[in-house]
Amino acid sequence: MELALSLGDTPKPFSLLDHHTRSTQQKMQDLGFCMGLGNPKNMMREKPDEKIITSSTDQSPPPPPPPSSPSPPPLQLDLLPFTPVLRSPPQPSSTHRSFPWLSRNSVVEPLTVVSDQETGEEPAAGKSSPNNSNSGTSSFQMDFSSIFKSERSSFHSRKRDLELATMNLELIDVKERDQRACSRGGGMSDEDENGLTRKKLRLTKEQSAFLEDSFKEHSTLNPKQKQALAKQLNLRPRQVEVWFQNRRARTKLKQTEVDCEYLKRCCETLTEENRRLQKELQELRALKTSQPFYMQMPATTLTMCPSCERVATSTTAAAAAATTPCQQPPTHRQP
DNA sequence: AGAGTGCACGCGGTTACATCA
DNA sequence: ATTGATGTAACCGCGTGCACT
Repeated sequence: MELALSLGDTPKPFSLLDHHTRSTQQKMQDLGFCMGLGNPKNMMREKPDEKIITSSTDQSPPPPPPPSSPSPPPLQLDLLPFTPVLRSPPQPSSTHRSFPWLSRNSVVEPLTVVSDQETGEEPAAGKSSPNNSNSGTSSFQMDFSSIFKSERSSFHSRKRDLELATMNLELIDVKERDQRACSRGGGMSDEDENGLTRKKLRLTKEQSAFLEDSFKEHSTLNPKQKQALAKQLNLRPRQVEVWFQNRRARTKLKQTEVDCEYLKRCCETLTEENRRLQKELQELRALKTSQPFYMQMPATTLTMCPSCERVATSTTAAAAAATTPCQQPPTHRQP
């Protein structure tokens, strides 16, 4: 993005990335500007409440600022829930990082529903009869309770305790929804005999929360992680994979939206700045025409008259000079 | 060592469905 | 009860990296 900004007869393109335009850069800083969009790959942070947090709260080391630019880091979304608060210690570079819920010796009761992965069959996406739905959800509740109650660190524990407190209430709702979904349309989400019908399985809140937790730890999964997660949640690995793909896409989309909004504001401010400078330029040119003597001086020296204390701002310089020119121009001159 | 091939994976875009106001 | 908007699970096609030949 560039905004042409010219002063005098030598139009000089203005670039946000031009660190040599010191005066303009300083103005930008004064205006609170900070340009620079991080690598999308480094912006994979975000979350459900979609709250925007500056990178100062980010756990990842902020990108080193340009040597000549003390500008604050670019605005970034941190949409991960509670990410800045708690994060497991840096994982070894091993390809098999442990899950947070597994690394603490969490004993998760096996799900009551037999996994289809073991048989290589498609799991009952919409196949969940009311009974299945109920039993599955119930087992989830128990599993998460055992995990959250004893294994989570303080912040997560508090969060999960709250979630658990509401789980019982939501559980009823989930059950009802599942029952409705199963009873509606004779199994719309059911897999037909050929498996051609697109299944649309709504993940339970527990499953989503679990996946979110996992996503906080790592936005991508290796095959073993995927398998383990799928087994834990009683989902197909493909479902876990798709969820992570969609989750990454949502993260990126949110970040893009924030970036666009930020750039929009930057553009608006720069446009206003450009307008102001154009006006100042016109005034200076008018001044040069009417008072050629003063224009012998560099424009930057016209900021203030030390004797009369007339501030030569964009709006007053020309007017002041035009109406009541200072009587001691030579003394204003700087080397 | 370099080219060709197959596979796994991630991403962008899209579709289809579920939910809600 | 209906409908449009919204969210999202699932799919498709493509590009890329890697291992293997």
